[in-house]
Amino acid sequence: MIHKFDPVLRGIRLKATPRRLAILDILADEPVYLSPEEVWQKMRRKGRRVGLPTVYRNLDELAQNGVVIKIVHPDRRLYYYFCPNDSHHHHFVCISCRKVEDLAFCGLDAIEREVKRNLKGAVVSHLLQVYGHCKACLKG
Amino acid sequence: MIHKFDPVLRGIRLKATPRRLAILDILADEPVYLSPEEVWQKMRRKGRRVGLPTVYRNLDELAQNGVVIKIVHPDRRLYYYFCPNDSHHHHFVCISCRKVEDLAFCGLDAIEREVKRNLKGAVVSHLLQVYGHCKACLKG
DNA sequence: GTTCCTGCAAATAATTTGCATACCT
DNA sequence: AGGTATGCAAATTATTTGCAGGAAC
Repeated sequence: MIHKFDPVLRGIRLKATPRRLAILDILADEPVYLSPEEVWQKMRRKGRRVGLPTVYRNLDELAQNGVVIKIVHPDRRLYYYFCPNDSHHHHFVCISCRKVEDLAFCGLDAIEREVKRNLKGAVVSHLLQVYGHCKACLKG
Repeated sequence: MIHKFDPVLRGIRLKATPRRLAILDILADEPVYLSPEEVWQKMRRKGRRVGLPTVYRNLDELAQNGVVIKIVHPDRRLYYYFCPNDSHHHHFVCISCRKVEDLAFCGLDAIEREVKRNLKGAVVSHLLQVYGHCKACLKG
């Protein structure tokens, strides 16, 4: 039984287990970010036997390998989002309806320049997340 | 005994208690953000008797009134910093020695413009963290 | 005096971990 | 086979809350 995410998992040396594929399926079908518990509930509703720790572990691994996006939410809980777009970018997160939209802007160049020139340091990574209310929620 | 933060607290209708003033003093003296526990430890080192819940409560109240800034860090813990002149800035965090340095660059303007024009949404807050190695650690 | 603050101890709740078993490749 | 992955139960830990006594206004 082949699956569209098999090559993705092989690429990051993770086994293509049923749990992992199901987690990816669920995230890929959602236009919004989900908490680990929500992913877990959706799996159970589909009749899959899964443990919550497994969901946590898999989401974390997938995020570390850049397959899914981990969202640092103001409520201090974890959320994950599948982003089909490969190129480097950031996200605008709607804190009302949870929709996630791509942002083209990233000022990494300017940041690296400042760190190098003024602080004499070196940038390794960065995190940029923007929270607000999306078009639809502003109307509501 | 007057204190420079008395008017600030009166302005937000919070009593000028010794704990509150001490918390503000500590945050105002630090160029970086601190966790509630770090604030608590600094207070104890100064010989002040204080409970950790009091620190949590006060930091939260002060943040809700805009007197201090609350940061939701990727490590999912809370941090606070005092912003003396409303100037908006972010931090460069050294992943070797944990030193934190201010960044002048933010790019919030460009972000807000993009969200407004392209997505028709409204920005509420954003998180920008830059990780790397500071000057001293690069030499080591 | 009244209302707000504080400390202490105990509770909360999301996230992790230990470990024996089951599964991918 | 051999290393991963998983479920379950239990642990962890930052953050909150209840409440009785104290302090600011």
